Amino acid sequence: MDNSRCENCIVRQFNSLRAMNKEELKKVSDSKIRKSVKKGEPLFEEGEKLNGVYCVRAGVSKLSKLSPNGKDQIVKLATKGEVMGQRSVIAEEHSNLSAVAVSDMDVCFIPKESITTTLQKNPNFTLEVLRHMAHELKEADDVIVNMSQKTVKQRIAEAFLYLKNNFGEDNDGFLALTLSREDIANVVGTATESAIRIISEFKKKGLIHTSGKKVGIKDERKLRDLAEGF
Amino acid sequence: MDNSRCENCIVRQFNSLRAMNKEELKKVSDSKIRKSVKKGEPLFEEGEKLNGVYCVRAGVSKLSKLSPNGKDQIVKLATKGEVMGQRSVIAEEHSNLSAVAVSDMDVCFIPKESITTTLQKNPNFTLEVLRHMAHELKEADDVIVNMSQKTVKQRIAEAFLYLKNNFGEDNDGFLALTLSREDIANVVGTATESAIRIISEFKKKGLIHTSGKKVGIKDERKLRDLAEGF
DNA sequence: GTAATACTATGACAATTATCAGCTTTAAAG
DNA sequence: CTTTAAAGCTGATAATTGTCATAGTATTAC
Repeated sequence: MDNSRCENCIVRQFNSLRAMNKEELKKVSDSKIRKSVKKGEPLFEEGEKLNGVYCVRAGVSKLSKLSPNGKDQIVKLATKGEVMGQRSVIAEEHSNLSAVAVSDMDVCFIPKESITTTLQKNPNFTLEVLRHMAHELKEADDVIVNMSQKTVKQRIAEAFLYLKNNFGEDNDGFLALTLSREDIANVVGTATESAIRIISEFKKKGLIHTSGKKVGIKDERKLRDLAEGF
Repeated sequence: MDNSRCENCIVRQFNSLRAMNKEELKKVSDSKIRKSVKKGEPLFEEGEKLNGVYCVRAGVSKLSKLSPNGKDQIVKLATKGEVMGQRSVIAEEHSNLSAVAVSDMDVCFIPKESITTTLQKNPNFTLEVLRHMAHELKEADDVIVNMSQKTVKQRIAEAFLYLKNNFGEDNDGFLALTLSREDIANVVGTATESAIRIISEFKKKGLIHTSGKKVGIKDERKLRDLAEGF
């Protein structure tokens, strides 16, 4: 199976590229550049002008924004099938987020021309992208509500559930995506020490188990109740 | 001037409807329903299935979402020229937000068919809506960062600056849009009492002046410094 | 005009969260 | 292998924010 051709790439099933026609996909495939990105390496930086988008084939990237107080807020985690940088390319603005790999990644860089010309010529594609962005906007609204109305404890509980639902567990029952305590803190918007303290507390209460950086969910029900405020 | 026809409506200049062609606009205009909404009245509720969008001709609406703890988080304020409910109609989902007028409003209800058929037939329109949504998504990201990284004091300072920039001031130097203290608290995601206390503090420090519910900005520079964290 | 009701305001206190310091463990570099 | 740096952890303390109680002040409805 030749999965270096977009036409055959399974990842495409998950994103808006599936609405492209054969010809358009061929163009994308011919112009794309495959890249490996090691854990910790940046894909692009906040304020950078993006000349294309990144289609994630494997691995996970954090999308974050530096706040005036010097802390990094993680706004989103992008994984297999997701396209990063779409927003900036569409709005013709510089990126408002930085992307850094949180695990080894395999991505395809797609020059923006392939995207913008298809946007102008293929209404199905445009509509598909639009639907996707509408969905992302809803998710962003939910994050706003969570961030402003829930306690740090609730947000951390929720973050673990999110990680389980979106990235699954490994064979030993640990969350498949391992984030540093600092990254967890940056996801929920708190100080690293506070995050660590709450993680210890969860462990004591038997909600989770840990091994090094790895975290596993032990009592999903209780964790969920906690996240919802009971 | 006949401004009961969308073709002649100035408001259209500000939103994606400007990308519609004559014929499409005619259809919209023929099917739209003009409504007056009194301050405090709802336009639609969270979870409701929307059969169309609302184009704001005058007045302001808050778009909010109930959090599990029973508090209402205001996610956005929509004003003249903005189209509400677009997201839900496009994603074919129930509304994730409630809309309530915070001042007397004059709106046009546009049945979703006019929107969805145009989305399928006019790529320019779709692209225009897409660009707009991309911009909204960026703004949502900024809100997430502010909510999670800034203190309540900073967020309130920022809210006043936002209100000045987006809705202006009246002849007496007060913010043109007057929100209740509770609404202000719900915008920044804090308890009403905390908001009141901080507003009193700002007044004492000479950053703002108040008269009843009305608030005026006295020292914009200091307010801005505070919001940025100095 | 007055009673009822909602909104604004403030104090006292409790809970949550951040900050700073120091220490231990783990991972990386030479 | 060992030295160095980074990440994880914990305690003490301060700052921020929420909650409850209470009272004054507007607004609204009758």
